[in-house]
Amino acid sequence: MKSVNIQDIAREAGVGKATVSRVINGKGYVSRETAAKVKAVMERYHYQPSALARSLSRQESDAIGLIIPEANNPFFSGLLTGVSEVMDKCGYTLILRTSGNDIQRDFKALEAMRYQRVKGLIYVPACNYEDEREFAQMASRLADLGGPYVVLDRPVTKLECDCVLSDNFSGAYSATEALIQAGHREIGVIAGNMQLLIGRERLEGYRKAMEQNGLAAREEYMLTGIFGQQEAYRRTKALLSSPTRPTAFFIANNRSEIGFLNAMRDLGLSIPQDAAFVGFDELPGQLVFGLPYSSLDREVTLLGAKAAQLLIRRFDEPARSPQRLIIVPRLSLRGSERYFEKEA
Amino acid sequence: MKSVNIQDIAREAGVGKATVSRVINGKGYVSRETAAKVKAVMERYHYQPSALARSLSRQESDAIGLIIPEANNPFFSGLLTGVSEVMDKCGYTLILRTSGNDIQRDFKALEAMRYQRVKGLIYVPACNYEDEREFAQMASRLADLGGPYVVLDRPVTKLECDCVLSDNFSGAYSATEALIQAGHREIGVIAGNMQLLIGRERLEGYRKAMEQNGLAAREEYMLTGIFGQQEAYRRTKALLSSPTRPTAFFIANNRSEIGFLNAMRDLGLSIPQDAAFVGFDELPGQLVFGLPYSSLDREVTLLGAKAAQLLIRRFDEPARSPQRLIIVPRLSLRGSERYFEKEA
DNA sequence: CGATATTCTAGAACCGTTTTCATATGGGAG
DNA sequence: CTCCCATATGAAAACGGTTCTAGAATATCG
Repeated sequence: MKSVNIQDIAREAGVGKATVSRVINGKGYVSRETAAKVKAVMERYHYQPSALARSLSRQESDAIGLIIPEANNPFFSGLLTGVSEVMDKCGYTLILRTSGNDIQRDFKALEAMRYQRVKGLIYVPACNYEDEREFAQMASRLADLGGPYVVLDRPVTKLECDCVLSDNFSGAYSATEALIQAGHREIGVIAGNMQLLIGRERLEGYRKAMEQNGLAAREEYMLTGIFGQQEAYRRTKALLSSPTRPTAFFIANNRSEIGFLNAMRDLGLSIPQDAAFVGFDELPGQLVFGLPYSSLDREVTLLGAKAAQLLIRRFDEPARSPQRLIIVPRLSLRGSERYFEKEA
Repeated sequence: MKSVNIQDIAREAGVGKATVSRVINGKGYVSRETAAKVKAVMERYHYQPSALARSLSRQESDAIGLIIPEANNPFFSGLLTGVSEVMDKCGYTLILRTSGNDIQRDFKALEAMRYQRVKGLIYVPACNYEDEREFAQMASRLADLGGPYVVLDRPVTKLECDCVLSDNFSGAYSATEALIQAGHREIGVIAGNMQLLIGRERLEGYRKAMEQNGLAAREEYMLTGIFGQQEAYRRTKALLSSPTRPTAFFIANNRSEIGFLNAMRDLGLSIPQDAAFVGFDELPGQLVFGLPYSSLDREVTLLGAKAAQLLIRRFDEPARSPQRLIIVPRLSLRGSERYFEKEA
């Protein structure tokens, strides 16, 4: 890591380190000629100051941390993209860690961020930390950071802080209602991880919509606690093969959607004639061009960007009251929700 | 960023800073009792050393950089995942930057990595740097890094260094050949960015396979320079609508595949009866469960992990001759390549 | 022309670690 | 009992910047 340092530049330019520092940062008094001379030397030696030394000296780094559960999921990589773009633009350095939805790794990630003395953190927690003990451990690490943080996507109820969230309940509600209004009466739901608040909120939105429209949410039509695409595939296939089945589904997440689509295909069923659906989040390939599937769309990149902006703004106004941005997903009906009378 | 430092711990424990340092790093002589005492104090104060100060003092950081074109693309987020996992496991900190395939941003990213004094870099260049002048600028920044780097996915010919690449030519060749062996004679290709070497290699693999099997690669069946899904959609749709069209396609990338599929759907055509295909890289949703489309599969996460391992190994053996890992994509035929006689 | 403000510069202290060096202690070998 | 080695510790010097302080040079003004 040995490279030319500020001392070398100062010596070569025949000035003091302080002067070089002033030239670099463009503040304080430096004469035109001195500045030019120093700049020439810096240029010649490809000099670049060390963020390490600078941060140490200034007692403030320009690194910001981002913790997400996984990078391989289009939703999270969308968030990442949004965050990354804003940070690049604003001259911050992004330090990334993934938790794999694992609490211990989540703790490790928080510790790593502290170790690196990040100026701020954007945090998609591994879970909602509803367990008292785990929450305390997490909160302690978060506090130790010593800097501001923004919680993204997964709310942690007991935490009073900036956050950017989605309105999962109303999203699920409106999706379900759309199916009802299309004419469906027998509506199933494919819901994800019930450990996660967002999972329960989405299920609750479905339930409420059914109830308020006087429809029964039949237990056997509710596939909950679905982890991943494969499980969604199996459970959906089983349900679709049974003698009575829903005419439509609200599918609460991306991966389940793919599982569902595979199941439909393998059973030779078509959408929406044999089973209609509305999904949560667009499918990956849909982003640019759009398959004609109906879904609750979130501008994922924007979510990440908002979180980044919130954090940066917080740097300037540490005392501002905590902000809660709650984005309502937009329902886009593209046809897959339509109702077809059953042929007798 | 004010927090308890090594001095505070030393004072509180009634020892010198040097002793605390020795306890932290577990090297040098420290008596059992002293160590226990110091550890207790560190615990009590939630002390965590500063990576900043440590790196500065050691003249070696534990941060490694990763530059990728974009995070939102499943291929790159796969690489990212592989890299990230290895780095987490080995105790390195990951600094991420994206270039958006833009040379200027690529330069900025390289400079940022140097600024942060990363110990090493994993680099997916924004392009192949075939232009002499641009290459020189890039190489200079790379050299200024002062540390080892691994070039990933996109070869830079003039660079003698560790790299992890794919054998695009042979992949494309075998995919095309599979179509030929299935019985196809009229085979089209949907190829991506011809500015990129990997794009040209894939086209070349297709060409060569056609040629060696005595088939003509007709110009009008070669859709090249396709940027993104939308363009793939339009051009494919146009070709598929024309009176004569290929019976099969080799589709050289992910996004084009989606464009193709959309075009097929919108024209009411089915796979593989109306047009067969083999694609390069699995489709996003395919990763876990697998739609029955044939493709050249790369274990993307593994590519990233390999690059990370190569870099880490290089830390220990700076003098080892440059390694070139070239992964041959595995051809998986799942049915979408099959040939159906045209009905007269 | 002297007083005073403004511009410019260098020296020194500091940020939080690691590492070298010197010193002190205790135990075993001779 | 002396000498030497292994163990244990703290003081001090880096690392590469920033910033404070103070002094010198120059400009401004009465």
